[in-house]
Amino acid sequence: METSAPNPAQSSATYRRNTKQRTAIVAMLSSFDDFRSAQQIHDLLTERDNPVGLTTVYRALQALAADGAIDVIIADDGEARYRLCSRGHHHHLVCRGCGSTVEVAGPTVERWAAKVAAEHGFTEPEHTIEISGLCPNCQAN
Amino acid sequence: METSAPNPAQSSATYRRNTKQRTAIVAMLSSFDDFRSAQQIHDLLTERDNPVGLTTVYRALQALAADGAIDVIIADDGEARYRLCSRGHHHHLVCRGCGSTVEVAGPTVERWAAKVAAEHGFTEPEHTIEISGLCPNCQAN
DNA sequence: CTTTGTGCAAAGGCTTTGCATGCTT
DNA sequence: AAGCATGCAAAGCCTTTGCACAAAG
Repeated sequence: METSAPNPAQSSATYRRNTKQRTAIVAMLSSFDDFRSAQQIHDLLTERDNPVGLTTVYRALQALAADGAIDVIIADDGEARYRLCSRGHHHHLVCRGCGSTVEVAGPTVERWAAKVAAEHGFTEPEHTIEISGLCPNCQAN
Repeated sequence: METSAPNPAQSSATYRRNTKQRTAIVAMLSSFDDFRSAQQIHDLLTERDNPVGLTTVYRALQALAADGAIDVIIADDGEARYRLCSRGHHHHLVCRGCGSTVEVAGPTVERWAAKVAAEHGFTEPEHTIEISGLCPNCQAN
């Protein structure tokens, strides 16, 4: 699975109107600290009596991503997952057994990635890193 | 975009029959050194008078991936791309302008990834790294 | 001869788009 | 009042599946 490099050019967050749907979606995202699919968000909103059209969920997530407010990852099955941007730049250590994630910061790789890009004459480098393994809990099984 | 870590458990490559379609697909893959989509492979085979059903292409790629013979990456648009496993483990530096890729080896990150996993008690670590930027050529434009 | 592979057509799943209506500003 | 936002339905893509036929061993 892939993590979009936390948007470096989170540009000029275009203007958006405040609607209760958008608010509900952001609130929903705030209640998680890990990634959820558009469908999951839509289903949860519906369950909690705050139904929002699936289309609207997709459009809101698209807008939030464009503004650099959320991180998007594309899972191995091609489905997108979203999560509010965390405060800093970091990567994920994902358990292949249970899917739990750990956020890791990595000054080492940041530098390495920048260096590699520079060595090949590439500018405006971004990077994507995902580490997976079996967490202590899943090793027991 | 995401690079599946070169299949570690490339298990017991199950038996497969030799058919001209499968041969053609592998030959096609051999002629590239970068990633192609199933559609691209299918189209090229058709153009080169060696038509193979799209379904067959998908099934063959699926089988090859299961055998650990090819690497699969899921692009940002959710489309899968395939490439014959390269000899060694490496990562990609991709140009966001023209899509050209450069293979880079990175002992530094390899160690870093292993260390991070170990620090959190994760075993059987695998990792995925993708670096993008603008290549010298595209900076001119 | 038996089993696996092939290919067409159709279905599936995620995401986007068209368009009329509703709400924000 | 003007314009973006919403939501339903429908369309688009990529990918998988059902099924009958062909090919491999």
